[in-house]
Amino acid sequence: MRKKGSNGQESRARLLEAAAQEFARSGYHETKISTIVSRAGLTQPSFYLYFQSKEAIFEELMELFEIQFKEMGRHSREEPDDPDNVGQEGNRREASEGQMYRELAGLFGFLGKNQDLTQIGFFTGTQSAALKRRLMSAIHSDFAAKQQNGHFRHDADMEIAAECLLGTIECLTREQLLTGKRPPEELAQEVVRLYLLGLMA
Amino acid sequence: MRKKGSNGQESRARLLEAAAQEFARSGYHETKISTIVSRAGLTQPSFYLYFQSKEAIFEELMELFEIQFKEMGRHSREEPDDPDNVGQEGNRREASEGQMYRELAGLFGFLGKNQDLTQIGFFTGTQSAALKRRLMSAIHSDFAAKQQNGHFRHDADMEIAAECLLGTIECLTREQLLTGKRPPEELAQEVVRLYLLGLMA
Amino acid sequence: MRKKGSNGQESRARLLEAAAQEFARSGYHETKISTIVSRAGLTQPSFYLYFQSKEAIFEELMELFEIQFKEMGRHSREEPDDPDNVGQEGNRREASEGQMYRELAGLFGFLGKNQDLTQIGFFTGTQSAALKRRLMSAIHSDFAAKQQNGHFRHDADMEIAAECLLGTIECLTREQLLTGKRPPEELAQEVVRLYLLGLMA
Amino acid sequence: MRKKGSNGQESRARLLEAAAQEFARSGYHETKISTIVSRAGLTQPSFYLYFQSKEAIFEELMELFEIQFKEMGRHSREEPDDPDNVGQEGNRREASEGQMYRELAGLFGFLGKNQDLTQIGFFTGTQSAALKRRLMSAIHSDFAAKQQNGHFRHDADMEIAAECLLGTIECLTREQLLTGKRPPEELAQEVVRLYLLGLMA
DNA sequence: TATGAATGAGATTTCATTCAT
DNA sequence: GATGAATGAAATCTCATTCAT
Repeated sequence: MRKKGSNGQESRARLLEAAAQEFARSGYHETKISTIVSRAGLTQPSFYLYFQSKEAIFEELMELFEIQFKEMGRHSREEPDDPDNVGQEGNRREASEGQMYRELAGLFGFLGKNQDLTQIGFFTGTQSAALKRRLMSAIHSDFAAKQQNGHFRHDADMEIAAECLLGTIECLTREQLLTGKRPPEELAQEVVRLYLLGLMA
Repeated sequence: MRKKGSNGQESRARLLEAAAQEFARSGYHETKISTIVSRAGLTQPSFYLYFQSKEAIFEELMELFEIQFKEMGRHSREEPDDPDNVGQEGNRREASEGQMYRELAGLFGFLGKNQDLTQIGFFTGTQSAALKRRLMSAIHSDFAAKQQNGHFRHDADMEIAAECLLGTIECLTREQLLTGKRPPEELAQEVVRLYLLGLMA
Repeated sequence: MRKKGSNGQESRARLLEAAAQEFARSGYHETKISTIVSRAGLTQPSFYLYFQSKEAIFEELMELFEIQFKEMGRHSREEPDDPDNVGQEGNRREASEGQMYRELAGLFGFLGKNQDLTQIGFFTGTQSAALKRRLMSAIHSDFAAKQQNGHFRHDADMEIAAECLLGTIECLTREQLLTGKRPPEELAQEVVRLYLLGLMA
Repeated sequence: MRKKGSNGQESRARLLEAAAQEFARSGYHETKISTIVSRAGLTQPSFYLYFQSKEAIFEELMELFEIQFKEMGRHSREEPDDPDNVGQEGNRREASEGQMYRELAGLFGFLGKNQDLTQIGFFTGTQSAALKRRLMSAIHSDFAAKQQNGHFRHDADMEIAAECLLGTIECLTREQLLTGKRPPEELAQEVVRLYLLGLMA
């Protein structure tokens, strides 16, 4: 007789969930299979019914993060810019500000939603470096375009600027977002104004 | 005639050096004592002549970084500001810029000098969080003062700004400085202008 | 079909048994986990399924001995004295003799039954000193009472006498009982007559 | 230039002394060469100038004890019995008592003198069993002779009695003598009366 | 005589992983 | 689908002992 709810897919999901929590909290090496399975209410051999190894489940979590991350990126790019703000002279700054705000708010919103995956995929995982490099590239391209358009200063190095923004995102995510100190929107707002206007009065 | 390197202090130094490299490259858990000692041209028991445990040598390296870091901070604070630039109206921005540049250039210079220790003490070690929090606090205080003086915008959140700058420093250190892509001075220069003036044309 | 002995409780028992033998034969330090597990037909990691450490299994054996020892003490105290021998003048000596004989025979019987545990708990273990001190105290109290009643000489020091008897018990256990040279009853009989009557003709 | 008093014989003696203390306090396995040499104010290699191994120094200490022990035995046997007490009827008991008292007092006196060696040679060492067996044999012979002479009861087993006395000696030495609770003479006196007269009033 | 430096050998313990049911 | 039991492989650490000076 099958225990209610003890079907394979659920067990697998519970393992993933438990693993995400543990990896996020303690990192890869400090996390033991024994802890994961006991959190999931299973035993060690059961783990190997669903995952080939400790590494495998970790990688699956990283991929999960990456897939969702890419999806988020696509959504954010598909979102049409507000057409009212296009073309008007005085709104050039506001347009930039608005687009950047939406993208950052979207990113922070995403990162803040699944904290464990973010911790793993953005900070712990081995692929996080590659992912961040891609993110940096995207920012860089965006910034370079804006520099070409004359929106951004010509005497600033857009690669450095993109790297700066990436670091800023990382740090705010870690210290303010994942700790719940500030909501995504506030962070986005502050970052946008800081990066566009600077701090000088 | 003494065999070359058969000197206790030298062996200890070689172990520290090797450990720094390994810890920096592979992190705490992936680093094995066996690797450290073989890099240092010794056998495992010799390790325990000089350090009580793997943890102990790691902590010693973290402390080493912290001590040097504090020292660097003290030096940078003792350096007198250029007196010519004080008090003149039009130079307010240049004064701020100059001070911030010197501090950042000093910091980047320090971090870039001993790369292994920086990797350990700034990115890997358990105390790195505390150290960064202290650094963030210092930046925050500095920014808040400048906001009070009217140098900085009143509608910006100085805590967030400080956090942003810290993240920027982290990321540039990791991606540009430790990889040798850019020199400390260039990074400092770009960061200062970005944070003071923003990106808008 | 379950492989013979592939039952957790049995494995645990085999480990305890093997450990008792080894500790008894060779003492704590000379006993290696590797010997215990190989005697039990297991490998080293299996040991740690059942016991936290070498110290832990040793302590468990000591406790086992102590528990059984206390139980034996309780039984022996609850056993009613032979009512026929009570109250009659000429039987005072016989009464004392009988009681002492039963207690000693019970003690020797117990110690002779599980030789390994006795070796560990009575001779090897760290708690053996405390246990013996308690035993000595009990003997001392008993002797003191008999001295008060006028059964025992007033010019003898009951503390010393108790200590003497304890030493006697120890030595006979080690040399005669655990080696199988003499049965518990004979030892008890001889000791009783020696301690009550002395050796003089 | 030779440090004053740092000649070989003295160093050797200091090592023996330190080793005796450590072995007596902590037993063979818990005692480390490093502790011995540091107590003796030397370094580890120096140890091997004087002794071949840890085992060797331990054996030397055991032998030292044995030699002194044998010497003590010889002295005690050579001591002439008090001639006044020979041959008189009523003094048979007193003669036995006196001889036994002198021997026990001598033994306790010896054992109480060098506590560390006693601990090692009488309780810890591997040869202690043999030594005690010899001691037991001697007592046994003595008792058997007395039984032949009609001094001791014929219905007592002299082997057991000897074993009992040995245990008594051991225990009193450990608990009363080495702890300083009672002087040798008192112990001897009590033991003699106990073993000759028994406890019965 | 003495030692600073180094090591061989081996012990305990941990953990991811598998076997048999 | 699940598990009780077991293990291979490896890591950290200890200690008696030796080498070279």
